[in-house]
Amino acid sequence: MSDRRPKRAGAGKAKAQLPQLHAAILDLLVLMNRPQQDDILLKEAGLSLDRALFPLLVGIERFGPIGVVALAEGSGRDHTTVSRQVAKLVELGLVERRPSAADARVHQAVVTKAGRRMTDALAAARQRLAAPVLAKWSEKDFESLVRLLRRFVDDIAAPE
Amino acid sequence: MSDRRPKRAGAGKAKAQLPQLHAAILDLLVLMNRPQQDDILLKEAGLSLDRALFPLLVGIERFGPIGVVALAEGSGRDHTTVSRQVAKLVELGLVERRPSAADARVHQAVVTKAGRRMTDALAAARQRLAAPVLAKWSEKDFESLVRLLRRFVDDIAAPE
DNA sequence: TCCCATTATGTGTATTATGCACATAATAAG
DNA sequence: CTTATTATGTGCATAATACACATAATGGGA
Repeated sequence: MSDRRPKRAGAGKAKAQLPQLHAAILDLLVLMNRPQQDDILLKEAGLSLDRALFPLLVGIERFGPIGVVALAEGSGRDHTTVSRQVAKLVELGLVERRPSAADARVHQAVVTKAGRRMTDALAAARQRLAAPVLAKWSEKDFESLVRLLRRFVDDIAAPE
Repeated sequence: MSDRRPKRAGAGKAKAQLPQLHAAILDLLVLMNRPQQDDILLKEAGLSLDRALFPLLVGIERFGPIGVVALAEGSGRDHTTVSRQVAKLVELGLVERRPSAADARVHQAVVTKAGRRMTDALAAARQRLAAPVLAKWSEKDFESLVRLLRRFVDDIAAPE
């Protein structure tokens, strides 16, 4: 990939850096979208999983218990597609469905123990792979990044 | 979407916040993947474009001039698929191909004037939509977010 | 210089994934 | 007690995808 970043705006108004933020987010999306990335992570974790199912399992671990409609909204695909993909994860024993106590319409998806083992292994692998990079970061800067990105995402998701 | 965030680790070691960072990134991916988001942005910009072609156009604007193989690597799809999608953008007059001066094998994709007008309109729309959120941010915090995220992405992309 | 492995691109084709139409069940609103 | 809305899932037609393959260009090494 080349690197045609937007020109830096005048330093006077920081809010003019929105294009720079957008560019950084696009770069991040590229990194996350790379199938290699998933492969490297899976290999490091010593696991094997269909590339299409991978993000879904991670998503269920992150957001579950969650219904397929909500899951579909977050993944940008039709709920019928997600429904079938979740069924595959259930077949693999990585995810299970359970009725919601609050609303009998929703069949919540949750990771099973086997699924949890897999996501835990992935988190550990991620930690190992990120370690060399994080070593160059001060704890202060890293803490700031986590805090600010969390705040930004929350603000965008629910502007008040 | 529910909100089952990883428990906060002990405050002693900030690097232990990697799972929190990963969770925030996942949330960001959800926001970016939402078709609604694209629709809202397109509507605000007064434009219309196939949902599948939208991220590709933005990607070409961000990373172009770029070949289809490199573009495919960044989007997580096969290069043949991307080749056909780029052809559609060319048909629409939003993108054009040009031979690379350095390497005659690559047919670089670049946005045309019409494509640039569209991405400019999208950037302006993004600015307008983000304004209410950014208003709550101090310039200092926002500048820190942009700087730290940029650095993080660069570090992950090219660990040294 | 001349192979030859590698890389970038694109087309044909089979398969898969996707989403629409539709149906069912539960909930909420009136 | 209707009636609209929401969550879920299946059948089916279509579009998207990737694999196999071909072509052209590059670069390295003999």
